[in-house]
Amino acid sequence: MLALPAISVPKAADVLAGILREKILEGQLPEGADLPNERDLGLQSRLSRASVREALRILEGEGLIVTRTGRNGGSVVLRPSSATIERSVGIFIRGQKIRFEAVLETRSAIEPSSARFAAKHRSDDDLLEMDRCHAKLIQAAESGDLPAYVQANLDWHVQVVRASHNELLIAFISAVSQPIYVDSDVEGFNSPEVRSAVIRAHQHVMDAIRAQDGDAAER
Amino acid sequence: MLALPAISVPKAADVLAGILREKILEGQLPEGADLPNERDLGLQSRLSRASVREALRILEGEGLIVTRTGRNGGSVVLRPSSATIERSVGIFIRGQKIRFEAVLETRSAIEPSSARFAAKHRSDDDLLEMDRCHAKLIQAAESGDLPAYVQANLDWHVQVVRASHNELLIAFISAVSQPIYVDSDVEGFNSPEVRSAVIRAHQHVMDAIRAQDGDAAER
DNA sequence: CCATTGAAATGGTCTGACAATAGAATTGTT
DNA sequence: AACAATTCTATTGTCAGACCATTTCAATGG
Repeated sequence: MLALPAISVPKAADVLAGILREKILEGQLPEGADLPNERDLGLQSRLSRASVREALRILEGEGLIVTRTGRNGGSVVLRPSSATIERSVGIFIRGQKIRFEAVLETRSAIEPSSARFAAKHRSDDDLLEMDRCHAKLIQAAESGDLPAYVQANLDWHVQVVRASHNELLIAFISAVSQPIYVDSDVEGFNSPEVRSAVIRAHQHVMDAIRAQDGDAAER
Repeated sequence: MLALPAISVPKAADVLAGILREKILEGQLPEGADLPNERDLGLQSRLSRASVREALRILEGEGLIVTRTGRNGGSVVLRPSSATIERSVGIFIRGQKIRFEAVLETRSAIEPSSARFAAKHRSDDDLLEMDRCHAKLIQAAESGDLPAYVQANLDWHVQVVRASHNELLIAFISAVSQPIYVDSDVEGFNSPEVRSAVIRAHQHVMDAIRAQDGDAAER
């Protein structure tokens, strides 16, 4: 009896998707490049159009291409954005039934270090953007527009992390911020005391980042 | 001239995928539930099998189902795991050409707070697991097996975060750890001095977590 | 020069068939 | 009755070809 390792038979579409994915991530197919149309891809790969379409759909799901219909349509290579991460994190949170407090906890775990990096790497433009978000926040707080307040608050947090110029951190914060927004109407974010405390805290963080004082920003 | 809002025409497969996704995340289709076979789904939704298959492929890409072939095959509902997040983060890192140092920086941003939570929520089993990883690390360091050393190191880090019992944090750490492993042969992780320093640092962290001293663990 | 209209290129969908796979059922043998 | 080998069957995987829908381009006519 000959001993054999388990043989896996990958699906044609997966193989093709893998090849194309590699070409994209390798840089051989740069952002904006047009892929051949589905029929040509079928001819080149000797696969049916159905399999080609499945492969393209996989890549689309991974955020590596977009596909438009019509003449001069087709698939163009895309730079994978944080949107893909946000989607998978959102599904993960809902599917695992992660508690809302756990999401908040996660954000609060990432944020202090992010503020430190922001203090280190911030540009002047970043300061302006943060000021803008903060102004919006104050305005929403005064006019009592709760959804706008929550949104402005989230934007401010994202903006702080954006100043760290660490794309991965930005993606993570964006990913956890999205679910926070949808759920946070039930939370007690709307008492005047909390709001003014939030605004003062923001002020302190921004001062620290402006002064490039990492230790203070982290606190 | 009548003013009209832009009308988007969603694709059939996307609609079906959305419906099924909602049923899954809602809990109406619990983990392990069998979906109808592709032909039945086609009959119920009045779509062709091709469209049904595309929808299933989308859900598979999102880690919400797996599909097996053969008799008694078909699609079963899956609980979305951190694997999906890991995949999207991996693609993001490669696609955005995130520098290796930025990935390390991200991990180091998440880790301190994670250690704090670990100190708060750890169970005794968690301590055992961490000890196990640490023992492996020491053994690999002594025998000079570099790949095993790096792997054990990563496992230890993941294990620390696992003790925090925050699934989202665990997913994030796992997601950034994977790329670190692939790239870290080029790094200078192999000098004896570094190794013994790492081992001592691990020891301190574990002591703090054991004593449930959050402040110390964070440092 | 511009608006209208038609042609062409491309993805989207459908239908029907067959191949491949894996479990179930049957049959044969001891 | 137990077990092994074989055949059957339910299901996904793949293919081929057709037609529909959408978008852009080109021709046409004022």
